[in-house]
Amino acid sequence: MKPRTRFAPSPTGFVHVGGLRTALYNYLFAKNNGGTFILRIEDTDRSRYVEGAVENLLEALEWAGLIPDEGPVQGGDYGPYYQSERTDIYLNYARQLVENGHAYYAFDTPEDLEAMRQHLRSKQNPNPKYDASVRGEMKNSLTMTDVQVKNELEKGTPRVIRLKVPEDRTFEFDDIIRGTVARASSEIDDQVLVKSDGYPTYHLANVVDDHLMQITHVIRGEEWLSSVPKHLLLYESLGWQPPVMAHLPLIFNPDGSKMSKRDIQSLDDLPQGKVDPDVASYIKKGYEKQAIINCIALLGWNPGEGDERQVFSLNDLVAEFSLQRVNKAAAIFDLQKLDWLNAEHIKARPTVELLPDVRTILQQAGIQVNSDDYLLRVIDLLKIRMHFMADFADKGAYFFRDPVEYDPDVLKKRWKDDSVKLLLEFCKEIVKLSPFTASAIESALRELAECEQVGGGRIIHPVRLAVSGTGVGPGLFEMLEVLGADTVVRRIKTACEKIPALKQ
RNA sequence: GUCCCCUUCGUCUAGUGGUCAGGACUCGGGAUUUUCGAUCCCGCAACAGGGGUUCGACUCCCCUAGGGGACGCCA
Repeated sequence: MKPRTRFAPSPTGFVHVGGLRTALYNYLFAKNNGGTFILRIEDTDRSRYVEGAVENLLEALEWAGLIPDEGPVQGGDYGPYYQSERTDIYLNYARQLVENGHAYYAFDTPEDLEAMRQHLRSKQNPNPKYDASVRGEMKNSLTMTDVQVKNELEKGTPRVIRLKVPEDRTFEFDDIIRGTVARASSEIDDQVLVKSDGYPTYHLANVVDDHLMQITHVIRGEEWLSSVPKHLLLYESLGWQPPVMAHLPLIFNPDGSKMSKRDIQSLDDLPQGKVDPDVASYIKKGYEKQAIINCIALLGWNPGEGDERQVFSLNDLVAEFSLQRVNKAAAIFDLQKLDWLNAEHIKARPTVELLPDVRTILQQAGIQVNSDDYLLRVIDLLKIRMHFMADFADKGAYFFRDPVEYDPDVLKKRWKDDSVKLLLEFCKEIVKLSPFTASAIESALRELAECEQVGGGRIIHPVRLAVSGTGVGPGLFEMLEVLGADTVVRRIKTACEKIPALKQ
C-alpha cells in the first residue's frame, strides 16, 4: 500500500523551523515511497486562531517546494481539510464513544476542576489529573442518573465529553524512530475529547481524521509522544487500526533552550545563543530555499554509512530519505552550517537560473543592468564566492559602475610609487589587444612585468584596485575581459589621477 | 513531583562487540608568488560517569548524572 502522510499544523501564528522540518520529513517519506502528502489545518482552537496564519503556512510550503497532493488548496477525496469544517464528524464519533461506554459527559465547571485540583494538589502530586481516581466524585454521566444527564443535556448545560481511560492497563507501541515505548494507563488522564464549545480537542480530531483520511504514517514532533497511548485507546475504542508512529526529535537554540520568537528582534542581531524559529525570517533574509531544506533535513537525518555528502537538493533528499535513519536525539540549529550550505547552493545553481534573481537584487540596490549577456558573464565569475544572493550587489557593483572610492587598506598595501607608471604602460599594451581575452591580457601583463623587471603582482594588485576599488574578487584577467578594454582603460586612468592624491 | 524520551569532537553526525572512533561546519596552519569570506592540503577536537555481561565494549544490560518532553475544555 502506498503511504499517506500528513502535515497537520495549527494556524496559531508563524511557521516554525521545526514545523517546516516535520512537513519536510512527511513530504520526503511520502515521495520516497511514491505515496501521498497531505496538508490538514488543525484549527479547532478558536481562541488561538491568528488572522493570516493559514496564508503564511501555505506560502512557506509553496516557497519550500513542499506542495501537498491533498489539502485546502488542492482539495482531494478526503476533505474538508480544515478541521473546523469537520465538527459534525467528530461529534458523531464522540457520541458513539459515549454510547459504547468508552467516553462520558462531564458537566464540571472550570471552578469545579480548579477546586478538585486545589484539593488534591500536593508536593508529590503537583498536577492532579481528572482520571479514574477522581471521576467518581465529579459531575459527570458516570455519577449522575440517566435522567439527570438527560436533563442537563436538554437544558444545554455546558459539558464536555471525556475519554474513559481504563485502570490497570499498559499501552505499548512501536515507534519507528524510538522503538518500543510503553506507558501505564494510570499515567493518563480522562482526556477531554469534545470541548464545551463543541469543537474537538486535538486528540479526538487527529485520530478521527488520520483514520478517515487513511493516513498510514503519523510523523510528528516528539512533544506528542506521551499522548500516543490516549490515541491508541481511541483507535481501539473506535475499532480502528492505528497508523505507524514516528516521533521526531526537537530542534533547539545553540544554547540548548527552546527556540522562541520572543527572543528575536532581528536576524542580523540575534541574542547570544539564540536563533530565529520563524521560517519567514530566513526567507526574508534571502536564504536559498534549497539551503534551508538541506540544513533542516540534516538536523536529525543523514544518508548513512559510506555516504558523506552534505549538499542535497530536494530531489536528492526524496531519493535518499528513510525514517529509519532519523536520529532520536534533539539537534541544535547551527546557523554557520546554514550559511555554508547557502553558499554551496548558490554555487550549485546554474548561472542562467540565477540570472533573474541577480537582476532583481541589483535593481533593488539601484544598479542598472543593460545586458543579460553581460550579467551572465558577471554571475559566472562571482557566484563561486557569494555567500548570499545580496552579495552580488555588494561585491559586484563595480561591474556596472566605476568605483567611486578605493579601499584604503588595499591602497596602502598595494599602491607603490611606480604604480602610476606601470599602469599607464599597461594601458598602452592592452589597447592593442584584439581580441581582448583573459589569456591575451595575462600575456601582455607578464610581458610588461618582465620588461620592467618587476613581479606580476606589482601590476596585478594596483590594477585590481584601480578597476574595482577593492582588493578582492575573481581572477583579475577574467574580470578585465568581462569589463572590456574601454572600461578598464578609463578606470585605470581615473585611478592614476585620483589615487596618488589619496596616498599623499 | 510523576511518567516518557534522549546522551559520540564546540555544532550536525557515521558507527549496531574487535576501527589509529570516520565525515561535515566552525576554528588554526600551509599551498595557490593574482587577491579573497574562492580552491586544494594539513591540523585541533568526542564515545557524560559508574557498575556489570564478554576473551574483548562507543556498541548489550543496570544505576547515577545531565538535558528534553508530557502532565489543559492548546495544539
